[in-house]
Amino acid sequence: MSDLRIVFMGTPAFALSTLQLLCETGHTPVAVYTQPDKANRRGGKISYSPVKAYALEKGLPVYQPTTFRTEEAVEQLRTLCPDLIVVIAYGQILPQAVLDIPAYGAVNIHASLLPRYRGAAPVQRAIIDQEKESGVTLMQLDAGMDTGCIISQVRLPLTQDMTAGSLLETLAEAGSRELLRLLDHLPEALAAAVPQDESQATYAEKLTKDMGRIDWTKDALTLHALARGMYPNPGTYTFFRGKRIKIHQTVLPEHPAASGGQPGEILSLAAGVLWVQTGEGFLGIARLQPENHKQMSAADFINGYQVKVHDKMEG
RNA sequence: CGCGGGGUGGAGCAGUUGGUAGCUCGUCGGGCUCAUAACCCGAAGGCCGCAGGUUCAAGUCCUGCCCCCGCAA
Repeated sequence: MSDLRIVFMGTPAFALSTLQLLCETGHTPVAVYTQPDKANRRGGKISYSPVKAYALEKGLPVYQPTTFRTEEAVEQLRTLCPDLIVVIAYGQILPQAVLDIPAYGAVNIHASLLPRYRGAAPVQRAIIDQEKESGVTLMQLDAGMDTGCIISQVRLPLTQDMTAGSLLETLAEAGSRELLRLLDHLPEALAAAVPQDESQATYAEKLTKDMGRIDWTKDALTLHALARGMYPNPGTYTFFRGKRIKIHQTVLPEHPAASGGQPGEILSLAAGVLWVQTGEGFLGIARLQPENHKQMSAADFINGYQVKVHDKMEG
């Protein structure tokens, strides 16, 4: 058991796996901070963040300040007497006043090899950019955006079947393990942290929905990378018979085939995959989701919608 | 009460102005082939989300409820 007083701050699923690991290894946080509950979803109920749902289930105290720019929020945190704050995809910048509270400061798990891909969408951008390598960085938080000293990193080669979702999961686990190691060597590991090389810094801006619209005149590799990097959120889409189609899974042909159609034209339905002509090469759509419908395999889509070769996807 | 679409044999879809349900695939049986997610023949399988109403008659119209989903936040 650890006698460290840890305060956990995080919101999405990426943060959840670390929180779970902390709880399972005897490092249960004394409090959990997460973003305020989101607005109503589809006219219905409010949904809690994955982190909040889990914290409630475990009976952990949950705090959801809108901002730490008020003395009230800061004071509230101070009364928790944290030794260390663990921040993972919390969704809020912590002011210096907050970082100064715990003796050991605040540490953060960032899903990139800092100083590259600082910011909101590091994993997604790395895949979209067709990077050969990514990884996760454990670092000290300072007042800047992902600019703190690096405690440790785990590198991971990227392959052409990884999606933002799957990579995020992998990196969350790797990051969690790094965090546990840190907790075992707390004072020394923090002291050994090294500053980032500012000259190598790049930023990964947040993705926007409109980036997900497929431009079939681009080449297949680029589109495949886009589809994987945008999956599952915010997703990529195209249009078929005037209806919006969300693309869930794309594949590349095993053997480069001869092309010969217009960009967006479906040239083969082999193996139950929609093989679409792009600006260069074929891109296979294996799973998709017509608007208002559930996601389905391309084979089901072909059957139900009676798709024929030479039908077209309209970017 | 943010806007909107949908619930039909195992899967995905059709179903016209209301008259007892079709398509593609799958499944089972048989045939053909060196062979095939190929082809041919045949078969099984649906109280059309739930409840009520209108009607001589409702998947098809009306009302209520449950569930799913897209967009916008």
